[in-house]
Amino acid sequence: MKKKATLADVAAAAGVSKMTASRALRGVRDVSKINIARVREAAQELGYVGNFLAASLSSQRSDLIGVVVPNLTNIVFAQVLSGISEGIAGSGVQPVFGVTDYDLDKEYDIIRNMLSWQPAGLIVTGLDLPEQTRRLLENAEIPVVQIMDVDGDPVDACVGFSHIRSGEEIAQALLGAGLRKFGYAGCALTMDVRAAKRRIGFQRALIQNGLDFVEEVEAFELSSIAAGRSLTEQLLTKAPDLDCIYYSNDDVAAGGLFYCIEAGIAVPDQVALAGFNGLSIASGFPGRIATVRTPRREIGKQAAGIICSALEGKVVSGTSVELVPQVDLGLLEGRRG
Amino acid sequence: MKKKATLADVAAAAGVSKMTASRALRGVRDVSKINIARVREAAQELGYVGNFLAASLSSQRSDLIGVVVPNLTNIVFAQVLSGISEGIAGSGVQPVFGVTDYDLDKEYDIIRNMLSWQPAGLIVTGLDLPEQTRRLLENAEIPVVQIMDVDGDPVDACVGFSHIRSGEEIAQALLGAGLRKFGYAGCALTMDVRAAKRRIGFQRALIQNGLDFVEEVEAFELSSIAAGRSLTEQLLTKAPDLDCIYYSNDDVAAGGLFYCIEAGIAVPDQVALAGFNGLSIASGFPGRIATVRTPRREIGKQAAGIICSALEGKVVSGTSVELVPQVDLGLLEGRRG
DNA sequence: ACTGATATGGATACCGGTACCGATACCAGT
DNA sequence: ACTGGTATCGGTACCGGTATCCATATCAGT
Repeated sequence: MKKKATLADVAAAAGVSKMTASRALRGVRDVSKINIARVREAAQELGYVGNFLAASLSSQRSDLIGVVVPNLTNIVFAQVLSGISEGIAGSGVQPVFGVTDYDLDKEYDIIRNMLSWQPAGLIVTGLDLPEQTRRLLENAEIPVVQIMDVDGDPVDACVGFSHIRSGEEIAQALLGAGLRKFGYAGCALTMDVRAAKRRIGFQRALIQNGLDFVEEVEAFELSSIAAGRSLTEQLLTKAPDLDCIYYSNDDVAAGGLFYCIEAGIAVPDQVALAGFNGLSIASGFPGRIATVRTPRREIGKQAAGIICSALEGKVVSGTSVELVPQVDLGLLEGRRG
Repeated sequence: MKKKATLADVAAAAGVSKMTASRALRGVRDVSKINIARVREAAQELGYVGNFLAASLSSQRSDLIGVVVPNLTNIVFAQVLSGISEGIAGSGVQPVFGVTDYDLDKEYDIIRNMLSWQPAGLIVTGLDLPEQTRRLLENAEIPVVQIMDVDGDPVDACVGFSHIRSGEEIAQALLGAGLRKFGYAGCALTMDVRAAKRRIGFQRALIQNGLDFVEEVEAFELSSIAAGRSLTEQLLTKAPDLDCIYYSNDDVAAGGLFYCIEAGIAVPDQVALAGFNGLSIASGFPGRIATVRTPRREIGKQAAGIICSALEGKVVSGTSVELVPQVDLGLLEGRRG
């Protein structure tokens, strides 16, 4: 095999025209069974693979949808992607992923790059986009679904939940369980806008009840178990009498839990821990961490669904799907203050 | 903005020919500063984005590299991807990811699909490919780097480590620490070929020492903490006097550790746990789980490096880079049987 | 002023497919 | 035999860029 076989080669080998070969391989319109077989065989024989570039340049459509997420080491986004895969199953479109590492310039570049592939639609994480990025999306003339958040104004459509409200709600639940002395431990809040929103919501609920965080600590690295351990240690050193720590997410909270277990601190009796996301890591010690369970797969699935229905011509601009995450107090459940 | 601007529009707006506009935007050859400025401005004005499909169809190259991994919910692969990103930094190539979910048919489809984008290179997880998939890669005429394994025969090049040997080595280390009654707990071994290889290596070392697994349990779901918990419970019920459990990886092992902590079983004194990968989840309880630390980012980085040097014309076919993972006994360190 | 080198711009021919429309063959009906 | 319909194919013109080669302009040196 010296040179990659093209459709013309296949057609020649099958003794038909390029057009007939093209139709035969795509299974479209009327081609005689005999020719379909001949073309298939020739393609097989030559190891013909097809050229997506030429095909979609010519047909002016592409079956590609771009998916932009900030991070993959946080399983949350891996689950969103898997939801997307589920949502597009059978629709013939194919997702292409891009990871921004929470870097806004990189995000702009990635989106621009994706647009240059002429995708049929785009799924982008977050609502808070820089002006320039937003313009890019507005001018793209393809359906754009923003995910994971609804606290803001989408370019086109969005699927997610309110982080502010979810912070408020778990705060209220914890207050309802009688907790009063709250600490906060978070990672990378300047980058993770949504974690910051949750903190705001949580704090707002505290203030409404005449309280506030007694102490706060922050790490600038990305969230991790290790960061959770050390933040918890810091926090409990500064303020040993806390009765609850709110973390920016479950990874950090799990680190806190592990620290407490080793330090012999009873969770949740001596100090309660609350995180966010309902991650499986927290299920290592069922119920010990209060959390907010978020419908990640569902978000991916619905986002994909919106893109698909947009491709079928439905108008999706303006749709905003708010899913409701669920507060899970774990072992604190049923406790009364 | 009614219609997407093309290069011709930009050229017209800038008062130059398509070619000059093309050259100006790519910064190639000599274009007068004045025209570069004019074209840039026109492009900006029109929100021109460029068309990757047309560009690479025309130039017959694509600076795309396809990356195929089995799974994203296992952080290992996310880290490999991040290593790849690092490895290609500055080289101008762009990675595109595909996830197979350990499904061989899906793998074939994804690879085929990627090839249809005319990528400049491919990075594929694993050496054990079905015949058909292998042929596809062999005929592709682009550099193919297979990662995560070296126990086998690569299509082109590979970067990884020996799973068989890594199983043997940790077994020997555990034997050296005086452990004798081994159990095995694994997830999805038929799908995860490499986990199966580690088990083989481990068992081989046991047999060489006149031992074998006392008891084995397997779950058919993908590895998870929850699976680790329940497998461990099963295993210790069947064989309460085990002094060491070897798990298919650290996720499962972490589940085991959590189970033991809650059940009041001292780790590693009463029963030692050994996993694979050196995942951060195991760092929640430092040293409690023996593991084999694998250079995941490094694998990604080197794989990307190989692709890049192939693109510069170097012959890479036949290169096989074996990295050496590191046995970490954790708290068992220094113990003597 | 003429020559050659250097810098810069454009015309043309593709890249590998597909849309669109017209051509051909074959057959039933009258 | 002729007409019209159906089924099946092929020719041509693109899609939006880039490679290649040629044309022109400019300028220093003699």
